[in-house]
Amino acid sequence: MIDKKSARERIEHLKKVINKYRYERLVLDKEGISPDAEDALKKELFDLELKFPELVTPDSPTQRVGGKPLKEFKKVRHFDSEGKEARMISLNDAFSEKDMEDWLERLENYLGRKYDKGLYCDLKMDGLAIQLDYEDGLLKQAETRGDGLWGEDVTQNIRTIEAIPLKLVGDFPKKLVVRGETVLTKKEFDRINREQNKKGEKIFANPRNVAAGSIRQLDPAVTAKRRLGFYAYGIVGSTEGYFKKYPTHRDEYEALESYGIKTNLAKGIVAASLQEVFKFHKDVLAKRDGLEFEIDGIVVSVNDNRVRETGGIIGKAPRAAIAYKFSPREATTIVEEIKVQVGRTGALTPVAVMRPVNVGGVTITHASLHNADEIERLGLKIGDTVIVSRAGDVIPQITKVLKEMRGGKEREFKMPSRCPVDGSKVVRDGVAYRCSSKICGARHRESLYHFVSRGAFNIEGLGPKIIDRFLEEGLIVDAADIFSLQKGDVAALPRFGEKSAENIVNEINERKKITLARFIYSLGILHIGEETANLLAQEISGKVSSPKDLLRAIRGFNLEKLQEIQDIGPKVAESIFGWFREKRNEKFLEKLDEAGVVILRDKMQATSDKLAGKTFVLTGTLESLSREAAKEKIRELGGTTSESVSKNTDYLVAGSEPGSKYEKAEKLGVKIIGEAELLRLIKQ
DNA sequence: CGTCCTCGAGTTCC
DNA sequence: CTCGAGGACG
Repeated sequence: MIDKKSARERIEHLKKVINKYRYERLVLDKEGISPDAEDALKKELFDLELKFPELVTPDSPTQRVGGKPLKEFKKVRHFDSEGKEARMISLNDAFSEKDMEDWLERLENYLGRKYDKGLYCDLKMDGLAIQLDYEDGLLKQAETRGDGLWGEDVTQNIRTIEAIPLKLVGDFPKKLVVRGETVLTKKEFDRINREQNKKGEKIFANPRNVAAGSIRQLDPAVTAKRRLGFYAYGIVGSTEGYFKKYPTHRDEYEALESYGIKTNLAKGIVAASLQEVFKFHKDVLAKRDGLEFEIDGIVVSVNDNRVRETGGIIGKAPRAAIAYKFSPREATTIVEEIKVQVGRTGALTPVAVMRPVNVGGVTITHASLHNADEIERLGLKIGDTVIVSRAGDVIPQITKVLKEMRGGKEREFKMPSRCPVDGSKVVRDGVAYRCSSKICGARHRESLYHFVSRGAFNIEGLGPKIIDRFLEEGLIVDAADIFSLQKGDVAALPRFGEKSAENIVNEINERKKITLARFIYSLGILHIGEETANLLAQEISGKVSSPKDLLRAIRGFNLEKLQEIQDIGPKVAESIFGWFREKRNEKFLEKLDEAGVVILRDKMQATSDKLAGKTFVLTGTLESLSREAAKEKIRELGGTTSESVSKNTDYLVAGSEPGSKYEKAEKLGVKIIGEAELLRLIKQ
């Protein structure tokens, strides 16, 4: 629990930084940090103010909407359908089901009763809010939100948008004030950016920026060239007549459609409960990428317009509506500590431990900082506020340090000069720092994990957790001991049953036979990954049927001979040469021999030259066969597979949900084929 | 010696 | 997935 004094300090910082970014974005049309990151800061501020209401000041960003209107446009005030002044306000944000429950509870407390007349749910489009004033069915004026009170008169620009009717149809009222969002479709956004690129001009960051920029163009001709869309989300009014005509929010949508103004009526729902709202939120998230325009959440408001009016305004947002946003693609949090991990190769990797934060639907607490150089590049100190995102929507990464958020208590991080696991000296090797001890406990343990991993011995059911326990209990000391494990020894451990012990021992025995390539890979020799292990195996296959044979075979190569092998240069040769000359490793191979490890003859030769000379790269998920199986098939037919796309690639095989390789292949003009076509190629 | 291709290694969360 | 660096090649 945060005390009031630190809360006050934090609030001051947050306000200063948020205001700076808002000014840059709204007045200078420039993007300092992403909207998601800004939202995260605002959310933290909002929560702190909720906890300490006495710390709320009138200048807090939570207490205002929009920014100052630009000088160039005429400033206009916002009025409703009845000519009454009606501020254009924004919505508060919710990011979780808990936030939504809190919101409804606050509303009901205010109303003094339960609310059960339905919650209208609409998509929350990511564009620019606009008010349209119609008189006698004709578009008279259009305004941006501005600061909520005073907006900008952008009528000339709005008139160029085809999606907005200049003349209403049907049974429209004499005066009608409509609010909605101008948006840019993703397709149109791509088209504009392609054009910008061709002209050598700057690329826009997102559709919302382009939509906003287009509306606030002084030259309407520019706006006209950008085909903007418009979706209305409300009619503004507050008199008895208004409530009679439109008792519910949904009625407004239906009326708007009948007047010829587009809404997302067909995509919205009236939810009877929060549960239904949550379901809608999930459904929309699943469909998000398929929509033609960007959305960043859903808008939930009470369907009963009288209640909506009664709810009034809290701060500068309506009490009876809220934006339930999707979990952001990036967020801000605080680095509380930097841990140092020691890997299989002895490399020391700094890892940031952060205050938990939700990014893309999962809670992030750790992010690798890779190496000391990366920390320096970021300028990161312990205690800093940072922006985290997920590379490829998966791997957490710190993208930016918000140095303006520093309070003076941040600490510099220094790479330890002694290994945190065994205290050996740390030496620098390129950008990496390594523990100098080859028998460092961490290295040993990581080597064991590697030994049983999928590309190596592939012993299922024997993961890091179990290995740790075997090590702790003294059941094993090195990898070779794994093959001598007895069912009884395992079953004797606490929390291990007869059955699970049997399964593990059986699995281990089944894996005693292994291909040469896998065996070489499993040894964890520096610089020898799957590919190099394959090449090395091809070179000596046929002569090797046991670990000891391998030792003999490799000892037959000197440094020069090793380098004659394809893709092996001085560094890799040195690594192999050195490994097989170490007494410890020699003993280890002998021990594996005695434990009954047998090396199979690789049946690696191609059975056909159907695909000879062709290089394949695979991406995404295949339906009928695993990626590993597909690769094997390709190799059998004489083709080659690789992990990265280049102009030497002949085919990119794209399954569902392909990664970044897809775009790269497109850019390089590499032929992209689907699974069906691959199957046709490998059949026959 | 410089430039391009690749491979290896490290990493997170469910 | 991304970065760094090893290796091939001109």
